[in-house]
Amino acid sequence: MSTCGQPQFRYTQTPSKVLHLRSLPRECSEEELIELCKPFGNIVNTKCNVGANRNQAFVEFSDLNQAIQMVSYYASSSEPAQVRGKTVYIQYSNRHEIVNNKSPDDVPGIVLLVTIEGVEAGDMSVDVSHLVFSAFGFVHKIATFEKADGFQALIQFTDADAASSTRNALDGRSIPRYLLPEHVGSCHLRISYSAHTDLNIKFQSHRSRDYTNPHLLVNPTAMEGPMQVLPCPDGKKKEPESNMLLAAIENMQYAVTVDVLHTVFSAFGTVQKIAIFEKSGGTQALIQYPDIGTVTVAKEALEGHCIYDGGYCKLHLSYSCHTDLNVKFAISNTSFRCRCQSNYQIPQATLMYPGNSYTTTAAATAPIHTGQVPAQVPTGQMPAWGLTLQSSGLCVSVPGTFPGQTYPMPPGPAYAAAAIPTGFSPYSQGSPVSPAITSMTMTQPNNVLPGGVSPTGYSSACLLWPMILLNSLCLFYTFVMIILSNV
DNA sequence: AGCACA
Repeated sequence: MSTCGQPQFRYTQTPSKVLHLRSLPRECSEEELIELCKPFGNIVNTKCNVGANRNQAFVEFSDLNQAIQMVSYYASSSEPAQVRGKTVYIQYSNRHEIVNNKSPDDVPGIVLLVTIEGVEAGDMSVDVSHLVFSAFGFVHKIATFEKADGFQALIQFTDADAASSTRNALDGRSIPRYLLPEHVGSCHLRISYSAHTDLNIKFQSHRSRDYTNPHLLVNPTAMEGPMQVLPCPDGKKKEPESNMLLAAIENMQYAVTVDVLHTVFSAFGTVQKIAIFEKSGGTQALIQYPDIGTVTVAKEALEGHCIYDGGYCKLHLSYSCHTDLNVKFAISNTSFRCRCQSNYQIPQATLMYPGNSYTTTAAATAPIHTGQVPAQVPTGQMPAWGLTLQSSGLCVSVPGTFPGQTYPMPPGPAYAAAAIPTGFSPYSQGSPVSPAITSMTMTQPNNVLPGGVSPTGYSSACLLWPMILLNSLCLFYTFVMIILSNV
Protein backbone atom coordinates (compact mmCIF):
# COMPACT_ATOMS: atom_id res chain seq x y z
CA MET A 1 0.00 0.00 0.00
CA SER A 2 2.90 2.34 -0.06
CA THR A 3 1.66 4.84 -2.59
CA CYS A 4 4.61 7.02 -3.10
CA GLY A 5 2.58 8.87 -5.72
CA GLN A 6 5.63 9.78 -7.77
CA PRO A 7 5.73 7.30 -10.60
CA GLN A 8 8.41 9.30 -12.37
CA PHE A 9 10.94 8.13 -9.81
CA ARG A 10 10.49 4.71 -11.21
CA TYR A 11 12.87 5.70 -13.94
CA THR A 12 15.59 7.01 -11.77
CA GLN A 13 15.85 4.29 -9.24
CA THR A 14 18.15 1.70 -10.70
CA PRO A 15 21.49 2.97 -11.86
CA SER A 16 22.57 1.74 -15.23
CA LYS A 17 25.62 2.40 -17.31
CA VAL A 18 23.14 3.37 -20.02
CA LEU A 19 21.73 6.87 -19.72
CA HIS A 20 18.56 8.12 -21.25
CA LEU A 21 18.67 11.69 -22.52
CA ARG A 22 15.60 13.56 -23.55
CA SER A 23 14.65 16.98 -24.76
CA LEU A 24 17.63 17.05 -27.02
CA PRO A 25 17.72 19.54 -29.87
CA ARG A 26 16.48 18.30 -33.18
CA GLU A 27 18.95 16.26 -35.19
CA CYS A 28 21.31 16.10 -32.30
CA SER A 29 24.40 14.37 -33.59
CA GLU A 30 26.33 11.60 -31.99
CA GLU A 31 29.26 13.96 -31.75
CA GLU A 32 27.29 16.43 -29.70
CA LEU A 33 26.13 13.65 -27.48
CA ILE A 34 29.64 12.40 -26.95
CA GLU A 35 30.83 15.92 -26.35
CA LEU A 36 28.37 16.25 -23.51
CA CYS A 37 29.03 12.89 -21.90
CA LYS A 38 32.67 12.16 -22.40
CA PRO A 39 33.91 14.25 -19.48
CA PHE A 40 32.38 11.61 -17.24
CA GLY A 41 33.83 8.52 -18.79
CA ASN A 42 34.27 6.22 -21.70
CA ILE A 43 31.39 6.05 -24.11
CA VAL A 44 31.09 2.67 -25.74
CA ASN A 45 27.84 3.09 -27.59
CA THR A 46 25.19 5.63 -28.44
CA LYS A 47 21.80 5.73 -30.01
CA CYS A 48 20.61 9.07 -31.27
CA ASN A 49 17.39 10.52 -32.57
CA VAL A 50 15.04 8.06 -30.94
CA GLY A 51 11.50 8.56 -29.84
CA ALA A 52 8.57 10.03 -31.65
CA ASN A 53 10.20 13.42 -31.88
CA ARG A 54 13.64 11.97 -32.41
CA ASN A 55 14.84 14.12 -29.62
CA GLN A 56 15.90 11.41 -27.26
CA ALA A 57 19.09 9.45 -27.09
CA PHE A 58 20.93 6.79 -25.18
CA VAL A 59 24.52 6.79 -24.14
CA GLU A 60 26.29 3.77 -22.79
CA PHE A 61 29.36 4.17 -20.61
CA SER A 62 31.88 1.42 -20.27
CA ASP A 63 31.50 1.56 -16.52
CA LEU A 64 28.51 2.01 -14.25
CA ASN A 65 30.35 4.49 -12.04
CA GLN A 66 30.86 6.83 -14.95
CA ALA A 67 27.13 6.94 -15.57
CA ILE A 68 26.50 7.52 -11.89
CA GLN A 69 28.98 10.38 -11.89
CA MET A 70 27.26 12.08 -14.75
CA VAL A 71 23.80 11.72 -13.29
CA SER A 72 24.84 12.86 -9.88
CA TYR A 73 26.86 15.75 -11.26
CA TYR A 74 23.90 17.20 -13.08
CA ALA A 75 21.56 16.34 -10.21
CA SER A 76 23.47 18.69 -7.97
CA SER A 77 24.75 21.15 -10.51
CA SER A 78 23.23 24.57 -10.83
CA GLU A 79 24.06 24.47 -14.50
CA PRO A 80 21.84 22.00 -16.31
CA ALA A 81 23.21 19.75 -18.98
CA GLN A 82 22.91 21.50 -22.31
CA VAL A 83 23.31 20.77 -25.97
CA ARG A 84 23.35 23.79 -28.25
CA GLY A 85 22.11 25.81 -25.34
CA LYS A 86 19.09 23.61 -24.86
CA THR A 87 18.63 21.95 -21.50
CA VAL A 88 18.60 18.20 -21.72
CA TYR A 89 17.38 15.82 -19.06
CA ILE A 90 19.45 12.86 -18.07
CA GLN A 91 18.49 9.76 -16.20
CA TYR A 92 19.39 6.13 -15.97
CA SER A 93 17.93 4.00 -18.67
CA ASN A 94 15.81 1.10 -17.65
CA ARG A 95 18.02 -1.10 -19.80
CA HIS A 96 21.59 -2.00 -19.16
CA GLU A 97 22.97 -1.93 -22.61
CA ILE A 98 22.22 -0.32 -25.89
CA VAL A 99 21.12 -2.68 -28.57
CA ASN A 100 21.70 -1.40 -32.05
CA ASN A 101 19.71 -4.06 -33.75
CA LYS A 102 19.85 -2.44 -37.13
CA SER A 103 23.15 -0.98 -37.93
CA PRO A 104 22.67 1.17 -40.98
CA ASP A 105 26.27 0.45 -41.87
CA ASP A 106 25.27 -3.01 -42.97
CA VAL A 107 22.45 -2.10 -45.27
CA PRO A 108 23.94 -2.15 -48.73
CA GLY A 109 23.37 0.82 -50.95
CA ILE A 110 25.03 2.76 -53.71
CA VAL A 111 26.36 5.49 -51.45
CA LEU A 112 29.38 4.87 -49.29
CA LEU A 113 30.29 6.87 -46.24
CA VAL A 114 34.04 7.23 -46.05
CA THR A 115 35.84 8.48 -43.00
CA ILE A 116 39.49 9.30 -42.79
CA GLU A 117 40.45 10.13 -39.29
CA GLY A 118 43.12 12.74 -38.79
CA VAL A 119 42.68 14.10 -42.28
CA GLU A 120 41.18 17.53 -42.56
CA ALA A 121 38.92 18.56 -45.36
CA GLY A 122 41.61 20.74 -46.84
CA ASP A 123 43.99 17.80 -47.05
CA MET A 124 41.82 15.67 -49.23
CA SER A 125 40.30 17.20 -52.31
CA VAL A 126 37.26 15.94 -54.11
CA ASP A 127 39.59 15.05 -56.93
CA VAL A 128 41.69 12.78 -54.81
CA SER A 129 38.56 11.13 -53.50
CA HIS A 130 37.36 10.67 -57.02
CA LEU A 131 40.67 9.25 -58.02
CA VAL A 132 40.70 6.72 -55.25
CA PHE A 133 37.13 5.57 -55.50
CA SER A 134 36.72 5.38 -59.22
CA ALA A 135 38.85 2.28 -59.29
CA PHE A 136 35.80 0.12 -58.82
CA GLY A 137 33.21 1.79 -60.91
CA PHE A 138 31.93 5.04 -62.19
CA VAL A 139 31.62 7.48 -59.36
CA HIS A 140 28.49 9.49 -59.93
CA LYS A 141 28.64 11.99 -57.13
CA ILE A 142 30.83 13.01 -54.25
CA ALA A 143 30.05 15.17 -51.28
CA THR A 144 32.77 15.85 -48.75
CA PHE A 145 32.56 17.41 -45.35
CA GLU A 146 34.52 17.92 -42.22
CA LYS A 147 33.65 16.08 -39.06
CA ALA A 148 34.96 16.56 -35.58
CA ASP A 149 37.23 13.58 -35.90
CA GLY A 150 38.30 13.98 -39.48
CA PHE A 151 37.33 14.04 -43.07
CA GLN A 152 34.23 12.38 -44.43
CA ALA A 153 32.96 11.83 -47.91
CA LEU A 154 29.84 10.38 -49.40
CA ILE A 155 30.61 8.55 -52.60
CA GLN A 156 27.79 7.53 -54.89
CA PHE A 157 28.27 4.71 -57.36
CA THR A 158 26.21 3.38 -60.21
CA ASP A 159 25.13 0.31 -58.34
CA ALA A 160 25.47 -1.64 -55.15
CA ASP A 161 28.03 -3.96 -56.69
CA ALA A 162 30.48 -1.19 -57.31
CA ALA A 163 29.85 0.20 -53.88
CA SER A 164 30.32 -3.11 -52.13
CA SER A 165 33.45 -4.08 -54.01
CA THR A 166 34.88 -0.69 -53.23
CA ARG A 167 34.05 -1.11 -49.60
CA ASN A 168 35.47 -4.58 -49.42
CA ALA A 169 38.65 -3.60 -51.15
CA LEU A 170 39.41 -0.30 -49.51
CA ASP A 171 37.95 -0.43 -46.02
CA GLY A 172 40.82 -0.25 -43.58
CA ARG A 173 43.40 0.46 -46.25
CA SER A 174 45.34 3.63 -46.68
CA ILE A 175 45.46 6.22 -49.35
CA PRO A 176 48.81 6.45 -51.10
CA ARG A 177 50.99 8.97 -49.44
CA TYR A 178 51.71 10.99 -52.51
CA LEU A 179 48.06 11.87 -52.88
CA LEU A 180 48.02 13.74 -49.62
CA PRO A 181 49.94 16.65 -48.20
CA GLU A 182 53.09 15.71 -46.38
CA HIS A 183 51.88 16.70 -42.95
CA VAL A 184 49.09 14.14 -42.98
CA GLY A 185 49.79 11.34 -40.58
CA SER A 186 47.45 8.42 -40.90
CA CYS A 187 45.19 8.08 -43.86
CA HIS A 188 43.26 4.91 -43.16
CA LEU A 189 39.90 4.64 -44.79
CA ARG A 190 36.89 3.56 -42.81
CA ILE A 191 34.06 2.77 -45.14
CA SER A 192 30.47 1.98 -44.40
CA TYR A 193 27.23 2.26 -46.25
CA SER A 194 25.39 5.51 -46.08
CA ALA A 195 21.66 5.62 -45.69
CA HIS A 196 21.51 8.02 -48.60
CA THR A 197 20.04 6.67 -51.77
CA ASP A 198 20.83 9.60 -54.01
CA LEU A 199 23.06 12.54 -53.23
CA ASN A 200 21.68 15.90 -54.10
CA ILE A 201 24.58 17.92 -55.42
CA LYS A 202 23.56 21.49 -56.10
CA PHE A 203 26.85 22.90 -57.32
CA GLN A 204 30.21 21.72 -58.49
CA SER A 205 32.48 22.98 -55.80
CA HIS A 206 35.58 22.23 -53.80
CA ARG A 207 33.47 20.04 -51.55
CA SER A 208 31.07 18.31 -53.84
CA ARG A 209 30.85 17.13 -57.39
CA ASP A 210 28.28 15.57 -59.65
CA TYR A 211 30.07 13.69 -62.39
CA THR A 212 26.85 12.81 -64.12
CA ASN A 213 26.08 16.41 -64.82
CA PRO A 214 28.97 18.35 -66.30
CA HIS A 215 26.71 21.30 -66.95
CA LEU A 216 25.94 21.79 -63.32
CA LEU A 217 26.91 25.26 -62.26
CA VAL A 218 30.07 25.87 -60.37
CA ASN A 219 29.38 27.36 -57.01
CA PRO A 220 30.04 31.09 -57.39
CA THR A 221 31.73 31.28 -54.02
CA ALA A 222 34.10 28.58 -55.10
CA MET A 223 35.20 30.85 -57.90
CA GLU A 224 36.84 33.22 -55.49
CA GLY A 225 39.96 31.13 -55.56
CA PRO A 226 40.91 31.52 -59.19
CA MET A 227 39.77 35.10 -59.19
CA GLN A 228 42.35 35.90 -56.59
CA VAL A 229 45.20 34.60 -58.61
CA LEU A 230 44.95 37.10 -61.41
CA PRO A 231 48.37 38.23 -62.34
CA CYS A 232 49.83 41.58 -61.64
CA PRO A 233 49.28 44.45 -64.03
CA ASP A 234 51.49 44.26 -67.04
CA GLY A 235 53.85 46.85 -65.72
CA LYS A 236 54.69 44.63 -62.80
CA LYS A 237 55.23 41.53 -64.82
CA LYS A 238 58.97 41.83 -64.95
CA GLU A 239 59.57 40.94 -61.40
CA PRO A 240 62.59 39.37 -59.86
CA GLU A 241 62.81 35.63 -59.84
CA SER A 242 60.10 33.78 -58.03
CA ASN A 243 58.84 30.28 -57.62
CA MET A 244 55.86 31.11 -59.76
CA LEU A 245 55.93 30.91 -63.50
CA LEU A 246 53.61 33.05 -65.56
CA ALA A 247 52.80 31.49 -68.87
CA ALA A 248 51.10 33.36 -71.66
CA ILE A 249 49.79 30.92 -74.19
CA GLU A 250 49.61 32.07 -77.73
CA ASN A 251 47.69 30.59 -80.64
CA MET A 252 45.34 28.54 -78.52
CA GLN A 253 44.19 26.32 -81.33
CA TYR A 254 43.67 23.42 -78.96
CA ALA A 255 42.48 23.10 -75.44
CA VAL A 256 45.10 23.58 -72.80
CA THR A 257 43.94 22.10 -69.54
CA VAL A 258 45.54 21.97 -66.16
CA ASP A 259 46.31 18.37 -66.95
CA VAL A 260 48.21 19.34 -70.04
CA LEU A 261 50.10 22.05 -68.24
CA HIS A 262 50.80 19.81 -65.34
CA THR A 263 52.25 17.20 -67.60
CA VAL A 264 54.39 19.66 -69.46
CA PHE A 265 55.70 21.50 -66.44
CA SER A 266 56.15 18.45 -64.26
CA ALA A 267 59.08 17.49 -66.39
CA PHE A 268 61.14 19.94 -64.40
CA GLY A 269 59.96 19.29 -60.90
CA THR A 270 56.97 19.04 -58.69
CA VAL A 271 54.18 21.30 -59.79
CA GLN A 272 52.37 22.47 -56.71
CA LYS A 273 49.54 24.50 -58.11
CA ILE A 274 48.22 25.58 -61.44
CA ALA A 275 45.73 28.22 -62.36
CA ILE A 276 44.52 29.05 -65.84
CA PHE A 277 42.71 32.24 -66.62
CA GLU A 278 41.83 34.56 -69.42
CA LYS A 279 43.64 37.84 -69.50
CA SER A 280 43.09 40.60 -72.02
CA GLY A 281 41.84 38.25 -74.67
CA GLY A 282 44.53 35.66 -74.17
CA THR A 283 45.02 32.64 -72.04
CA GLN A 284 47.49 32.75 -69.21
CA ALA A 285 48.49 30.35 -66.54
CA LEU A 286 50.36 30.45 -63.30
CA ILE A 287 52.45 27.44 -62.43
CA GLN A 288 53.77 27.16 -58.94
CA TYR A 289 56.89 25.19 -58.11
CA PRO A 290 58.40 24.68 -54.70
CA ASP A 291 61.51 26.66 -55.57
CA ILE A 292 62.92 29.30 -57.86
CA GLY A 293 65.51 26.99 -59.35
CA THR A 294 62.91 24.76 -60.88
CA VAL A 295 61.15 27.77 -62.32
CA THR A 296 64.35 28.93 -63.90
CA VAL A 297 65.03 25.56 -65.47
CA ALA A 298 61.50 25.22 -66.74
CA LYS A 299 61.44 28.75 -68.03
CA GLU A 300 64.63 28.40 -70.00
CA ALA A 301 63.71 25.02 -71.38
CA LEU A 302 60.21 25.86 -72.48
CA GLU A 303 60.30 29.52 -73.40
CA GLY A 304 59.06 29.97 -76.93
CA HIS A 305 58.18 26.32 -77.35
CA CYS A 306 54.79 25.11 -78.43
CA ILE A 307 52.77 22.58 -76.55
CA TYR A 308 51.53 21.12 -79.78
CA ASP A 309 53.27 20.78 -83.08
CA GLY A 310 52.60 23.32 -85.73
CA GLY A 311 53.02 26.42 -83.66
CA TYR A 312 49.96 25.78 -81.53
CA CYS A 313 49.79 26.89 -77.95
CA LYS A 314 53.08 28.68 -77.87
CA LEU A 315 54.43 29.41 -74.43
CA HIS A 316 55.82 32.74 -73.31
CA LEU A 317 57.22 32.42 -69.85
CA SER A 318 58.17 34.90 -67.21
CA TYR A 319 58.50 35.04 -63.48
CA SER A 320 55.31 35.94 -61.78
CA CYS A 321 55.22 38.46 -59.00
CA HIS A 322 53.16 36.01 -56.99
CA THR A 323 54.76 33.54 -54.69
CA ASP A 324 51.81 31.44 -53.68
CA LEU A 325 48.61 30.70 -55.46
CA ASN A 326 45.59 31.02 -53.29
CA VAL A 327 43.58 28.27 -54.80
CA LYS A 328 40.50 27.55 -52.83
CA PHE A 329 39.20 24.67 -54.78
CA ALA A 330 40.58 22.25 -57.21
CA ILE A 331 39.12 20.85 -60.34
CA SER A 332 41.28 18.71 -62.48
CA ASN A 333 39.08 18.96 -65.49
CA THR A 334 38.25 21.75 -67.79
CA SER A 335 34.84 20.31 -68.33
CA PHE A 336 33.55 22.41 -65.50
CA ARG A 337 34.93 25.49 -67.13
CA CYS A 338 36.82 26.35 -64.09
CA ARG A 339 40.39 25.66 -64.54
CA CYS A 340 42.21 25.75 -61.40
CA GLN A 341 44.22 23.19 -59.64
CA SER A 342 45.76 23.10 -56.25
CA ASN A 343 47.90 20.56 -54.49
CA TYR A 344 48.19 18.84 -57.75
CA GLN A 345 49.59 15.52 -56.80
CA ILE A 346 47.43 13.27 -58.87
CA PRO A 347 49.37 10.94 -61.06
CA GLN A 348 49.13 11.95 -64.63
CA ALA A 349 50.09 10.22 -67.74
CA THR A 350 52.51 10.71 -70.49
CA LEU A 351 51.99 13.59 -72.84
CA MET A 352 53.54 13.77 -76.20
CA TYR A 353 55.41 16.97 -76.29
CA PRO A 354 56.21 17.81 -79.87
CA GLY A 355 58.53 20.64 -80.56
CA ASN A 356 60.83 19.13 -78.05
CA SER A 357 62.42 15.82 -78.52
CA TYR A 358 61.20 14.13 -75.43
CA THR A 359 58.10 12.84 -73.80
CA THR A 360 57.40 13.71 -70.25
CA THR A 361 56.50 10.81 -68.08
CA ALA A 362 54.78 12.71 -65.40
CA ALA A 363 52.87 9.72 -64.21
CA ALA A 364 55.93 7.94 -63.09
CA THR A 365 58.16 10.76 -62.11
CA ALA A 366 56.50 13.91 -61.00
CA PRO A 367 54.20 12.96 -58.17
CA ILE A 368 56.38 10.30 -56.66
CA HIS A 369 59.94 11.42 -57.09
CA THR A 370 59.38 14.97 -56.20
CA GLY A 371 61.65 17.59 -57.51
CA GLN A 372 63.30 15.28 -59.93
CA VAL A 373 64.28 16.68 -63.27
CA PRO A 374 63.97 13.74 -65.56
CA ALA A 375 66.54 13.07 -68.17
CA GLN A 376 65.30 13.08 -71.68
CA VAL A 377 63.15 10.09 -72.27
CA PRO A 378 62.72 8.60 -75.67
CA THR A 379 59.29 9.06 -77.13
CA GLY A 380 56.99 6.20 -76.41
CA GLN A 381 58.75 4.89 -73.36
CA MET A 382 56.40 3.45 -70.84
CA PRO A 383 56.11 4.68 -67.35
CA ALA A 384 57.93 2.27 -65.12
CA TRP A 385 54.97 1.40 -62.99
CA GLY A 386 52.82 0.75 -65.99
CA LEU A 387 55.05 -2.18 -66.68
CA THR A 388 55.02 -3.22 -63.09
CA LEU A 389 51.32 -3.44 -62.89
CA GLN A 390 51.04 -5.33 -66.10
CA SER A 391 53.43 -7.99 -65.04
CA SER A 392 51.85 -8.36 -61.67
CA GLY A 393 48.94 -10.32 -63.08
CA LEU A 394 46.43 -8.65 -60.81
CA CYS A 395 42.78 -8.91 -61.54
CA VAL A 396 40.96 -5.68 -61.09
CA SER A 397 37.94 -3.96 -62.31
CA VAL A 398 38.68 -1.70 -65.19
CA PRO A 399 37.14 1.64 -64.51
CA GLY A 400 35.15 3.28 -67.17
CA THR A 401 33.55 0.04 -68.16
CA PHE A 402 30.72 -1.70 -66.44
CA PRO A 403 31.33 -1.82 -62.74
CA GLY A 404 31.88 -5.18 -61.25
CA GLN A 405 33.46 -6.65 -64.29
CA THR A 406 36.97 -7.84 -63.83
CA TYR A 407 39.65 -8.14 -66.40
CA PRO A 408 42.83 -10.06 -66.10
CA MET A 409 45.81 -7.94 -66.84
CA PRO A 410 47.17 -8.56 -70.26
CA PRO A 411 50.64 -10.00 -69.99
CA GLY A 412 53.40 -7.67 -70.93
CA PRO A 413 53.28 -4.37 -72.73
CA ALA A 414 52.27 -5.87 -76.04
CA TYR A 415 48.64 -5.02 -75.46
CA ALA A 416 49.21 -1.35 -75.37
CA ALA A 417 51.50 -1.47 -78.33
CA ALA A 418 48.99 -3.35 -80.36
CA ALA A 419 45.90 -1.45 -79.40
CA ILE A 420 47.04 2.09 -79.15
CA PRO A 421 47.87 4.08 -82.22
CA THR A 422 50.86 6.33 -82.20
CA GLY A 423 50.16 9.57 -80.53
CA PHE A 424 47.02 8.44 -78.85
CA SER A 425 46.14 9.84 -75.49
CA PRO A 426 49.04 9.12 -73.21
CA TYR A 427 46.79 7.52 -70.66
CA SER A 428 46.63 4.49 -72.81
CA GLN A 429 50.32 3.92 -72.76
CA GLY A 430 51.28 1.08 -70.56
CA SER A 431 47.82 0.75 -69.21
CA PRO A 432 45.40 -1.99 -70.00
CA VAL A 433 42.58 -0.32 -71.79
CA SER A 434 39.46 -2.16 -72.67
CA PRO A 435 38.73 -2.23 -76.37
CA ALA A 436 35.56 -0.33 -75.69
CA ILE A 437 37.45 2.59 -74.30
CA THR A 438 40.02 2.56 -77.01
CA SER A 439 37.64 2.54 -79.86
CA MET A 440 35.36 5.09 -78.40
CA THR A 441 38.10 7.58 -77.90
CA MET A 442 39.64 6.85 -81.23
CA THR A 443 36.46 7.68 -83.00
CA GLN A 444 36.78 11.25 -81.81
CA PRO A 445 38.58 12.83 -84.73
CA ASN A 446 38.71 16.11 -82.90
CA ASN A 447 41.18 14.65 -80.48
CA VAL A 448 43.80 14.03 -83.07
CA LEU A 449 46.14 16.84 -83.69
CA PRO A 450 48.20 17.51 -86.78
CA GLY A 451 51.07 15.12 -86.86
CA GLY A 452 49.04 12.42 -85.25
CA VAL A 453 49.47 13.87 -81.83
CA SER A 454 46.57 13.86 -79.50
CA PRO A 455 46.30 16.36 -76.70
CA THR A 456 45.03 15.47 -73.30
CA GLY A 457 42.80 18.46 -73.58
CA TYR A 458 39.64 17.66 -75.42
CA SER A 459 37.50 19.68 -77.66
CA SER A 460 34.77 21.20 -75.62
CA ALA A 461 32.15 19.49 -77.74
CA CYS A 462 32.79 16.08 -76.26
CA LEU A 463 33.98 16.65 -72.78
CA LEU A 464 32.06 14.22 -70.71
CA TRP A 465 33.26 10.87 -71.96
CA PRO A 466 36.89 11.78 -72.37
CA MET A 467 36.72 13.26 -68.93
CA ILE A 468 35.39 10.06 -67.48
CA LEU A 469 37.87 7.94 -69.35
CA LEU A 470 40.76 10.10 -68.40
CA ASN A 471 39.86 10.17 -64.80
CA SER A 472 39.05 6.52 -64.74
CA LEU A 473 42.31 5.45 -66.20
CA CYS A 474 44.12 7.74 -63.91
CA LEU A 475 42.24 6.23 -61.02
CA PHE A 476 43.08 2.82 -62.12
CA TYR A 477 46.71 3.64 -61.64
CA THR A 478 45.94 4.93 -58.23
CA PHE A 479 44.10 1.82 -57.31
CA VAL A 480 47.04 -0.28 -58.30
CA MET A 481 49.21 1.97 -56.23
CA ILE A 482 46.93 1.42 -53.31
CA ILE A 483 47.32 -2.28 -53.68
CA LEU A 484 51.03 -2.02 -54.08
CA SER A 485 51.39 0.26 -51.13
CA ASN A 486 49.58 -2.22 -48.98
CA VAL A 487 51.32 -5.40 -49.82
C1' DA B 1 10.36 16.37 -20.74
C1' DG B 2 9.82 10.31 -19.40
C1' DC B 3 12.90 4.44 -22.57
C1' DA B 4 14.73 2.14 -28.51
C1' DC B 5 14.68 -1.50 -35.53
C1' DA B 6 15.72 5.33 -38.81
